[in-house]
Amino acid sequence: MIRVLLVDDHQVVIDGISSILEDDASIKVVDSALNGADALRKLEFSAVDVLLLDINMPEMDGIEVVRQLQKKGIKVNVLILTMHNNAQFTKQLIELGVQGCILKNSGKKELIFAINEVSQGRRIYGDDVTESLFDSLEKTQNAVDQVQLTKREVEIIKLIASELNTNEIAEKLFISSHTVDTHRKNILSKLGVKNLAGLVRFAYENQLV
Amino acid sequence: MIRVLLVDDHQVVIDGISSILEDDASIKVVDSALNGADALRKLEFSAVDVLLLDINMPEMDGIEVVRQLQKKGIKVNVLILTMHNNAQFTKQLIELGVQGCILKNSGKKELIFAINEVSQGRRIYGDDVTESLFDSLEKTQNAVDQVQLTKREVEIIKLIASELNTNEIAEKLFISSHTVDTHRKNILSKLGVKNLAGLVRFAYENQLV
DNA sequence: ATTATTCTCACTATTTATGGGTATTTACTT
DNA sequence: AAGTAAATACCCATAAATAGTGAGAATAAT
Repeated sequence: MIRVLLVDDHQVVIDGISSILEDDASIKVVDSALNGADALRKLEFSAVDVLLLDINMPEMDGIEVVRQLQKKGIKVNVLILTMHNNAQFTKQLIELGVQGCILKNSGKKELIFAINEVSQGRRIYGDDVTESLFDSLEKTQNAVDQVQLTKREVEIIKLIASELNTNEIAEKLFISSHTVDTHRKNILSKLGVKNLAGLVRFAYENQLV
Repeated sequence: MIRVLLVDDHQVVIDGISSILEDDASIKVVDSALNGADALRKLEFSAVDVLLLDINMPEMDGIEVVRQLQKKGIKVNVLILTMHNNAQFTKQLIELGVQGCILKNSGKKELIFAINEVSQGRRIYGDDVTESLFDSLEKTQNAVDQVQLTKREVEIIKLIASELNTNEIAEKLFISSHTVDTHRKNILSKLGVKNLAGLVRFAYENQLV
C-alpha cells in the first residue's frame, strides 16, 4: 500500500486526483493539504510514501516545500505535478533531487504508474518531460562550458540581457565600445544564434539572468 | 439525468472531475474536450445540458468558446470553472449570459450543487468570492492583460523571441515590414522596455515562449 | 450610429547591431 | 622561449532596429 500525501491549492484538483487514485487498490491518499506550510506540518507527523506536489501554489510553491523538507531532514519521495514543461524548471527539480515530475495533462494511467515508480525510489519523468529534461541538462551543463564562453563574454551577455546597449556596456566596463562590439560578435558566433534575441534567449535558458 | 460536457486543457482535471461526478447518480459526463475548438465541434452534434468550461485554455479560452456558441446559435447552460474571481470578470460573464461560475478551489459538494442549479437554468455564482489564488499561469495572463497587449502583438513578441527579424516576420504573417515595425514599436512602448533584449526578457518571464 | 481599438501601411531620420577584416597587449601554458 | 587564449581596440560596410509622425480600413464596443 502506497501512502500518498496530496498537495494542491485547488480543492477540485485534490478531490479529483483522490477520486482517480481511489480506483487503484495499491494507492491510498492518506491526507491532503491546500498549501505548502500545511503540507510540511502534516509530513512531520504522518508516515507518507509519496508526496504528490503541485508546483504552482501561492505563498510557498512546490520547490520551496522540497527545500524545506531537505532542511528539516525529512525524506520522502516527491512526485511533482506541473502544468508547464519548461527547461528551467525541470533542471531545478533534478538538482533538488526530486524523484519525479508529471504534467497535469497526463492521463490516469500515467499518474498511477508514476506514483508506483516513485514510491519505489525510482525516477520517473513523463515522456514529454523527460525529453525537455535531457535537452536542458545537456544545454545547461554543456552549453556554458561546452560553448567555451569566457568570463568577459558571460559578463557581457548578462548586461545585454539587462537591456544595456553597446555604449552603456562600454561605459560600465570602462572599455571601448569597439571591444564590446567584438565581444558581442564572438558571442553570437559561439552561441550559433542570429541576433540579440537569440542571445537573450540563451541567457534565460541557462539562467545567466 | 444531467448530461455534462467537460472542457479543460488538462487531462488530469478532466479525469478528476469526471471521477467526482461519477459519484452522483443524477449527473453524467457524456463527453470531454481538451480545447475550445473540440468542444464546439462536439456541442454541435451531441445533446448536452451543462457545459462545464475551464476559462484558462491556450488557443481558445472559455470566453471565446461562449462567444462562438452564441454566434452559432447553440444554446446550452454554461458553468465556468475558474481559478480567480474578480468583479470585472464576473461582470463580463454575466453580460455574456453565462449561467454560472465556480472557483476551482471549491469542494465536491459545491460543484455538484452548481451543476444542478445551472442545469435548471438558474444562475449560480460561487459565494466564496474571496482573495484570488495566483499561480504562475495567471501571473502571465495578468501581466499580458495589464499591459493590454493585443493578439497580434503577442504573436509578434513570440516571433521576435524566436530570432526572426522584421522582414522574416512580415513574410511569415503576410504583412508589410512597416507594419511589423509599428507593432514592435508599440510593444516596446507598452512594455516600457528599451530594446529587443527587454522584449525577449518579457517573453521569457511571462512564458510566452 | 458613433466611438474606440486594432491592424494595417508609409515616410524620414537616426541609432544600433551585424559581419568582415586586422592587430596589440596581457597572461597563462608548455 | 614559444605558443595560445583572452581581452582589448579599430576600420569598413551593410543590415536592422528605434523614434517620430500620420493615416486608412476593418472590427469591436457602446
